[in-house]
Amino acid sequence: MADTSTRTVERALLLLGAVCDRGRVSLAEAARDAELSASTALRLLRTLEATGFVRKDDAGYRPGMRVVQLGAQALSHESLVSLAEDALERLVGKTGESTYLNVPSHDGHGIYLAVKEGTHSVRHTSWVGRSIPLDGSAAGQVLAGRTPGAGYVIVRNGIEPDVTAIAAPVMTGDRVTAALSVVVPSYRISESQAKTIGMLVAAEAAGILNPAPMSTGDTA
Amino acid sequence: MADTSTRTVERALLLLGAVCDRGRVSLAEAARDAELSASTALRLLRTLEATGFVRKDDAGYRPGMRVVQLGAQALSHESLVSLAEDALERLVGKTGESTYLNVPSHDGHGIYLAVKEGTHSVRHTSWVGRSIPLDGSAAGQVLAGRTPGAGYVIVRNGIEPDVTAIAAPVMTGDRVTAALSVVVPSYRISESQAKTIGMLVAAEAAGILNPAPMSTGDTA
DNA sequence: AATTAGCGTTTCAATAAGTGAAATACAGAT
DNA sequence: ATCTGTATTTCACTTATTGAAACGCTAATT
Repeated sequence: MADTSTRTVERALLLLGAVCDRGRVSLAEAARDAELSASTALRLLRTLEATGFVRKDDAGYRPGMRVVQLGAQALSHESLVSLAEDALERLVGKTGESTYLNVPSHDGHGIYLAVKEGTHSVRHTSWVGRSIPLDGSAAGQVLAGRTPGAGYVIVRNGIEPDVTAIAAPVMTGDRVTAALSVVVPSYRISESQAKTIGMLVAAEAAGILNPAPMSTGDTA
Repeated sequence: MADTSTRTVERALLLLGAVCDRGRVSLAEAARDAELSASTALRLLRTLEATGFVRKDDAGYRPGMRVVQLGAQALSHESLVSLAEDALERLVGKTGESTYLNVPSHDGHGIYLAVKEGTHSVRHTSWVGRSIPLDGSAAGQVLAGRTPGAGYVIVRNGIEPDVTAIAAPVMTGDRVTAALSVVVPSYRISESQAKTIGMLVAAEAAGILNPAPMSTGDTA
C-alpha cells in the first residue's frame, strides 16, 4: 500500500488542493491545512509556483494558470460534462423534464454546463453556459453547500416564476463540484412528486463523480 | 535558485501536464513525454491516480476529477475569464464589435466562456456558454490549432450567414487554451479592415496568458 | 508456430533527495 | 520594549525516490 504513493507528490498535491480550496492562502495556513512543517510547505509551494500551478502575490498563494489551463482542457474534453450527460439522460427519461448541470462561476453566479431538454411540450428551457444567480436558486443553495439532510433542494417559484427547481450536489470528497438539477413548470408538480424527483436527482448526482461499483478493482 | 524545486513533484506535474495535454495517454507515452523511466512514471502516475488527479481506464490515463474540480474553481474564481475580460474590453473599445472568448467543449464544439457585446446598434449577439460547432468557425480553426502564420483566422459567412468572424489563439506554451474572437456583420467590414482587426485580436490573445510587462512586479 | 516488439509491472540495491528542528529576520500587536 | 506570528534559510539525518533489469503479457511479424 505504501509503495503506491509518493509522499512528496501527495503532499504537494494536498497543498495545491488547499490553495485552490481557499482561493488564496498564506504559507502558514497552507502548511496547517496540509499538516506540514512550514519549511516543507514552502519548498513544495515554490515548486508549484515554478511550474505555474500556483501564483504568489503579496497576500499569499493563489491558483495558477496551469490549473486553469489543465482544468479547461479536462473540463472541455469530457469528464464532468460527459459523465453528467448519462445522468441527465436518465433523469429526462424518468421525469420528462429539463435537466441541468450547473457549476459555480464568478461573483455569485453559476453557469449551465450541460443541458438536456425535457420531452414535455411545455417545459423549461435554458442553454449551456447561461449564467444564473446562485442566490435564491436551488442550484445556488446546493453549490453553496447548503444542501439539507435530505440531499436535495426544492425551490418553488424562486428566481424564475412559475417553475420549481430541484437540485442536488455533485460531490468530490467533501467539496461540492457541481449541481444537478431538474426544472419543472410549477403547475405540473405536487410537493410529493417534487420530493420523489429530489431523491432521484440526489441519487444521480451522487453517482457522477463516485461511479457505481464496478468489477475493475484496484487490487494491486 | 535551482534548489527551490522538488524534482519528484516537478516530474509528477510534468506527467500530469502530459496526461491533460493528450487527453488520454498510455504509460509509455506519458513516460516518454516527460522523459522518465517507465517505472518512475508508473509510480508517479499511481500517486496522481490515488489523489484523483488522473484516472486510469483500459485505454490509459486520463485527466481526473480533481483537475476538473480545481480547474472549475480556479476558472470560476477569476483567472482566464477575468484576464480575458480586460482584453475583450479593449477590443470592444477599439472595434465597437462584439468580442468573445471561446474554449473547446466536447465533441467538436466549443463554448463561449466570456462575452463582451459591441457598441454598434447593429451587432452580433451571443451569450456566455453558448455552444458552437468548431468545424467551419473561425474560433474552431484556431482551437484546432490551424491558425495560419498571420496569427489569426478570418471566416466570412461561415456557420452564421452575414457575419465575419475573426479569431486568434490564446496560447499557454505551445498549446491552444482558448480562442479570442471578434464577430462583425459582414456588410460593415472590408477585407483590409478584417486584417487590421485580426492583428489586433492576435495581439490581445497573445497577451492574455503571457501578461505584458507591468510595473506591479513580483519582486520577491 | 515461433519470433519479435512493445507494453505494464515488480523488484531491489544505491544514493540522491526530501525532511523538519532550529535559527534568523521581520512586522504588527500589547 | 516585549511578545507572537509569519516567511525564510540552513543543515545533518536518513528516508524515500530512483532506474536498470527481469518478468509476464498481448499483438504483430516472420
